[in-house]
Amino acid sequence: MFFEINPTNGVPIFEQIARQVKYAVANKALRAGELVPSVRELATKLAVNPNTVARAYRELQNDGFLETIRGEGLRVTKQALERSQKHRTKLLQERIRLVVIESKQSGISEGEFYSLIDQVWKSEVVAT
Amino acid sequence: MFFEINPTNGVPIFEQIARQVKYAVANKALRAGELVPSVRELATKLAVNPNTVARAYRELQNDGFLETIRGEGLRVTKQALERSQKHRTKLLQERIRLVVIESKQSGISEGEFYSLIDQVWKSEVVAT
Amino acid sequence: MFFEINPTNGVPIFEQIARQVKYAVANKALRAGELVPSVRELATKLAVNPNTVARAYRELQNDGFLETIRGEGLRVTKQALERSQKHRTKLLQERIRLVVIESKQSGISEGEFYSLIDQVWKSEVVAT
Amino acid sequence: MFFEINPTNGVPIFEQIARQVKYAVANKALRAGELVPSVRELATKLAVNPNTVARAYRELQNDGFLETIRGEGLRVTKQALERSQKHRTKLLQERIRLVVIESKQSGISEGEFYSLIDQVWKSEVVAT
DNA sequence: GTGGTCTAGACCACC
DNA sequence: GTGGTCTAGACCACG
Repeated sequence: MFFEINPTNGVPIFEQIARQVKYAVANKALRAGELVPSVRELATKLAVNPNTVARAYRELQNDGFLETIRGEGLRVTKQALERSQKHRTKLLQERIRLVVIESKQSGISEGEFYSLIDQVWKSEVVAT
Repeated sequence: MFFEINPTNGVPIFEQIARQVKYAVANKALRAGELVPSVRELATKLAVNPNTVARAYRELQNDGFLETIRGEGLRVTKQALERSQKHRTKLLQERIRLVVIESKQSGISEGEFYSLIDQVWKSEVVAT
Repeated sequence: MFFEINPTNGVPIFEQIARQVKYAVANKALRAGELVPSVRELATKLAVNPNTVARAYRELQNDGFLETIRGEGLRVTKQALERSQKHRTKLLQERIRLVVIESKQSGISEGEFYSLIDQVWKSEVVAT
Repeated sequence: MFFEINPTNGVPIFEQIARQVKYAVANKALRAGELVPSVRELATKLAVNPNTVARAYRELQNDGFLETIRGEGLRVTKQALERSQKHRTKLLQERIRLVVIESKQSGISEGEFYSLIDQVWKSEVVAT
């Protein structure tokens, strides 16, 4: 499939998996009705314990992105797309909020802040 | 002193304390030669375990922001101001980097990203 | 035939099938001597794995509701009606018992409980 | 503390724990600001694996009933009482709904239904 | 084959 | 001492 796990960057693995599934839905790489890879399959692909994948999937169920089809697997729900887009904005907004607070507390000026953002946005390349 | 501790926001308390001391130095709210509050005093003021304050101060000593004066307490070093400003930029840069990566992975456009930043920057007010 | 399968509601599909056959007998929609649809036929009609239908029918045979007629298929037994009505009461009683226990544990009052029941009974419409 | 676990009644253990905590909040046996028993403590008391308790507590955090205090434990949130009461009604309503649907599908009459309920409510005694 | 639950035990950061 | 994460492996019901 599509994503990269970094086991040592502070973000829990199950969380990385869950996020990327949400993003995949938001970007229509995953569509309503599709089955996601099985727990075991994804676990071996990512070289991760099946329980870790299961936990990510459980989170996605609680959030209404996936539903279980008994004996078949996990399917992307109809509401997933809509939710994921709201979700995405909310999540990013929250993360941005934390950085902004941190920056304001640190006392840097608006100009410095935006120039930092610019510089980082331009230098970071991310595998999509 | 001047700052706010939030014990339930994921950032370790000792880290919150250390950062805010560094920022205070960067903003010249704390100047070279000044004594910082004693561990006990600050601990009771912040309603926090003294070990936690001690750990923050230890970090600040290791980073060269504070030095112990026998029988007096902890004093802001001469190099603190200079270091704190470099430090601050590096720290913020790193946090921004994480958010940018997250945003790029999520697939939002550059325009959306900047408009989110703008919106948050304008709405957040922080006690300095 | 007459019924609806919901593959994502926690109740096993084979169980849903078996129950509804029993209820059909209890309500005389199915009478002694009638043939039920073949496993394959019902499976395709319900868009379900044939094994699942077979398992439901097996259960119904074990419970004495169906009997195999060589070369013909499965027939509703003579005792089915009588059994189904006893069965039905016992089944419902058990389900009600669980809800009552749950409600009592939750600490709601008898009045609240009955008003909830009333409200739900009046609002639910079920295709028979 | 307060509750009983039945490891063989179909309801997952972690779910039983989570529910009973919610009910305890709804009934004011647990109040905002109180610490719940530590994961390890409750685990040994219930003769259950710590992970199982941890999972229940995690669910309660996701639902906003508990919050972690680093190094101290888990605390009942301010919003917990309000939420728990809404939650309780919704949960029971949902369970009742399922029974009502089942009953209507089975074809029993309203009179029979209510007499079943009555009979069960009166006979069940539950340790509070 | 699928997911769900539970146990056991290790390691981590934090207070 | 606290909770959080992860691994490993077992067992179950379902299709």
